Amino acid sequence: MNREVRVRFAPSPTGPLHIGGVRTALYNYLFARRHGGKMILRIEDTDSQRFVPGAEEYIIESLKWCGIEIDEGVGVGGPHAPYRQSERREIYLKYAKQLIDAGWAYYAFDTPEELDKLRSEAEATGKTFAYNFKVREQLPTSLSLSKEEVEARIARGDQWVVRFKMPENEVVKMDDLIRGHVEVNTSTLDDKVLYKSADALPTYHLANIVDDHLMEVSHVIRGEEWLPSLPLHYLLYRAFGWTDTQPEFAHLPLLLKPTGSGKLSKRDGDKMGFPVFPLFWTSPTGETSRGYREDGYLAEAFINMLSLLGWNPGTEQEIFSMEELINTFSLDRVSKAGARFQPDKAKWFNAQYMHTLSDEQLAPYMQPILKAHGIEVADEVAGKAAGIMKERMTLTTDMWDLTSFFFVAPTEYEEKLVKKQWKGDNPAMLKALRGVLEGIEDFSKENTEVVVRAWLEREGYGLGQVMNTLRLALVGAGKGPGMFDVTEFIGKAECLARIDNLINNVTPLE
RNA sequence: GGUCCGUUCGUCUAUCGGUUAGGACACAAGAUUUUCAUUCUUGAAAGACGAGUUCGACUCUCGUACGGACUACCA
Repeated sequence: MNREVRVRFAPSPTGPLHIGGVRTALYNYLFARRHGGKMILRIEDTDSQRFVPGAEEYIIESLKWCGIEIDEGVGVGGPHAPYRQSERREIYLKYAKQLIDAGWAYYAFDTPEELDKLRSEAEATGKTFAYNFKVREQLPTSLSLSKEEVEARIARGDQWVVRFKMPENEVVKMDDLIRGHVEVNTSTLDDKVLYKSADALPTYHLANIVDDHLMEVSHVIRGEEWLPSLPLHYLLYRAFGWTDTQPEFAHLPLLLKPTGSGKLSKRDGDKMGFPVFPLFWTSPTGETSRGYREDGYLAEAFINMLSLLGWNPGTEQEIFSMEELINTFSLDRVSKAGARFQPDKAKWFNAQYMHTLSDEQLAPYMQPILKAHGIEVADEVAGKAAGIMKERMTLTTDMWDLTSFFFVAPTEYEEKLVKKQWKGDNPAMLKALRGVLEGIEDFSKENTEVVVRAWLEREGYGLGQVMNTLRLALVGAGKGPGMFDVTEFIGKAECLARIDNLINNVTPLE
C-alpha cells in the first residue's frame, strides 16, 4: 500500500504536555518528514471532566519551542477541520448509531453507580467484573430490553451509553511496526463504552478511529499504553468496513523513572530536581511545574536527547540536528523495551550544544540574564562574554555565575584565595604589575600577555603566582577564563580600579 | 487476579547464529592547565535463569523469574 503518509499527534488537554508526549510527537513528526508526509495536531478533548484550561495552548507552544511543526490541525487548520474533537461532536453519534444498526454495538442503561456496585460485589467474592458477552444480556441493554422499552427509556431522558459488542472467542491478529505480530482472544476483552449520552461525547476509542479514518491517517504512532486496546481498534475498523484504509500501528516504548520502577511522573522530577515538562507551567489552581526551557536547556539539545530515548541510528553518532534526525529516523530502529529517563544525559547533551554556539547565538540567551542584573550592553558584548565562558556552561542558567565578573567588579574576595595569594611579596608584586599594565598601550589580550610574561620572567615571578594574584584582584574568586581574556574585556581603566580596590581595602596577611 | 508487552555494563544502547560483546552518560585514575572548567588517555562495568534447536546462541523456540502497561461512562 503506497499512500501518502499522514500521522497525527493527538494529546488530551488535561494538563501540561509530559516529555513522554513530546517524544511521541517528535517521532510522529520525524516519521512524517522522513516520508514527505503530513503531521496533524488533533486535540482529544472528549473528557469534559478532566479538561484543563490553558493546556491546549501549552501543548501548541511546547511543540513550537521544540521545532515540531504542524502541517494540519488545531491552530493551523486544514481540509478536515475542525481538529478539536469537542467541535466534532455531531459526527460521532452518527457513527455510533451505524454500529448499533449493524449489530456491532448496543445501548446500555446502567448508571456508573450500578456498575461500581457490581464491581465491588464481584471483588468481594474474589472475582473481577467485566462488561462482556457473559453479562450483557442480563443487564439493562438494548440486547435484553424490548425495542419499545429502549425507545421509551431514551425518550424519557434516561442516561445511556453505547457499548461495543465484543465478539466471543475470536482471535484478533494484529501487526505492529515495532512489536511485530500480536494475537489476542476477544473473550478476554470487554465491551468498551464508545459514546455517552451524559455529555453527548464519544470516548477515546470511537473518536479516535472515526477521526483517524476521516482525516486519512496512514500511521498511528502512539505510546505503548494503547497496545491493550489495539484489538478493539482493529475490530472497530472492521465493523465500520474500513479495513482497506486502516492505518498501520506503531506502539512506542514507555519512558520510565530514573530510579525505581514505573513510568516517569511529575513527582520524580520534583523529587530528583529535573523537569518532566518542556515548558514552565502554572495550573489554573496556581500550582507550578518547572520546564526544560526555563531551566536553561536549549530546544535542540532537549530534542536530541529525547530522540535517542527509545531510538538509535545504529551508528555511533549521538549529536543530531533536527534535519539529521529526519534523514535517519526509522520506526524499525525503535526499541521495544521501556527507556529509563536519565537527567544527567540531558545535561550532557545541553553542554555539548552550548559549546558549539557562536557569540551571536549566545547573545540572545545572555541578554535577558544581564538585564535581570541591571546590565545594559550591546549584543556583541554580551555574546563575547558568554563566548569566552561557553566551554564551562551546562545550562543557560549557568551564564551569570560564569560571567558576572566581566560586568561587575568584585565586592568581596573569596577567603581561600585571599589566604593563598594575598600574602608575602604578592601585594608588592601586584603593585608593580599595576604599573606594568598602566604602561601598556595596546590592551589586547595577545599584547598584554606578551608584555606581562616578559615582565614576570625578568622579575623572576612564577606565572601561577602572578596570575592567581591578579585573578584575586579582578575576579575575586578562583574562577573565570585566562586572565588576559579578563583584562582585555574589562579594559585598562577597570583593571587598574579593581587592583586598587584590592590593594587599598584588603589588608595582606602576615 | 486476568490480558498483553518487555528483559545486553548502574543508565541509554550496538550486535539481526561464529565479535577480545562495541559506543555514550555517570564513575575512577592519569595527562593538559593560570583558578574553575573544558579536552585527551586509560580503567572498572553486561547478555535474568533453566532447558532445547544447532557444529556453534546474546541472537531462534519453550519454560521460569523479574519488570512494565492495560484492566473507567480517562485518555
